[in-house]
Amino acid sequence: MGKNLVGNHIRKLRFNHDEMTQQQLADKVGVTRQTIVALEKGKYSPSLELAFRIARAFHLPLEEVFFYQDNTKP
Amino acid sequence: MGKNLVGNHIRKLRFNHDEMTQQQLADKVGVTRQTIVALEKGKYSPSLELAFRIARAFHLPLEEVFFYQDNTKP
DNA sequence: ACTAAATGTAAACTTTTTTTTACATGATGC
DNA sequence: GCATCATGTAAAAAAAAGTTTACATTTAGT
Repeated sequence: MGKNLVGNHIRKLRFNHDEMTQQQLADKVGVTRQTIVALEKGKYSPSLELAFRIARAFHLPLEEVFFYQDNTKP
Repeated sequence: MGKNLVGNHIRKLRFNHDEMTQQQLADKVGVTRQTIVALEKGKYSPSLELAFRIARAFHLPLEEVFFYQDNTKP
C-alpha cells in the first residue's frame, strides 16, 4: 500500500523487555534476520501474520508493538 | 508466511455493524472489491497496513477484527 | 420478465514482503 | 592482534498480497 504508515517498537522492545538479539527474535518468529532488520529500519511493514507473531514474542497485544499513523481524513 | 493462520470477522462486521457492501468497504479502505472478497473468503491475510485501515473503518481495535490462531508451541 | 445491485470466481499482472547470500563495521574478550 | 558476536547494507530472486478485467450467479424491486 502507501508509504509505510505503520511504525513499530521492535527495537526498543528487544532491548528493554527481553534483551533479545535480532537473530533470536528472527528465530522465535520464524523469519530471517534480514526481515527483522528491514522492519526495525522501517523499510516496509510486515504481513499481518508476522505482526501477530512478533507481538506474541513480546507477550504484548499487536497494537502495543505496531501503530498506525493516520494521514487520510484529518 | 504459512497457511493463513489469521482469521477475521469482516463479513459479520459489514452486516451487523454498518451494513456496508463489499464495494463500500473497499472504497473506504482504498482497495479493490476483489481484495475484500479474497479476505472474506480467507484466501490470504492482508498487509498490516490494510488490517489497520479495515479495523478503523469499523471503529474497532485491530484485534477485534483480526485474530491469530495459534498452532506452533501447543 | 427485466433490471440493477451485491456477490462469487478466475486468470494475468504488478507491487510488496521475505529469503538468500555476501560482505562490512564496531564492540568484546582473550 | 585475532576471533566472535551483533549489527548494517545491498542486490537478486522467490513468495505473497493486491489490482484489473471480465463474466456468472443470486437477490430485490418494479
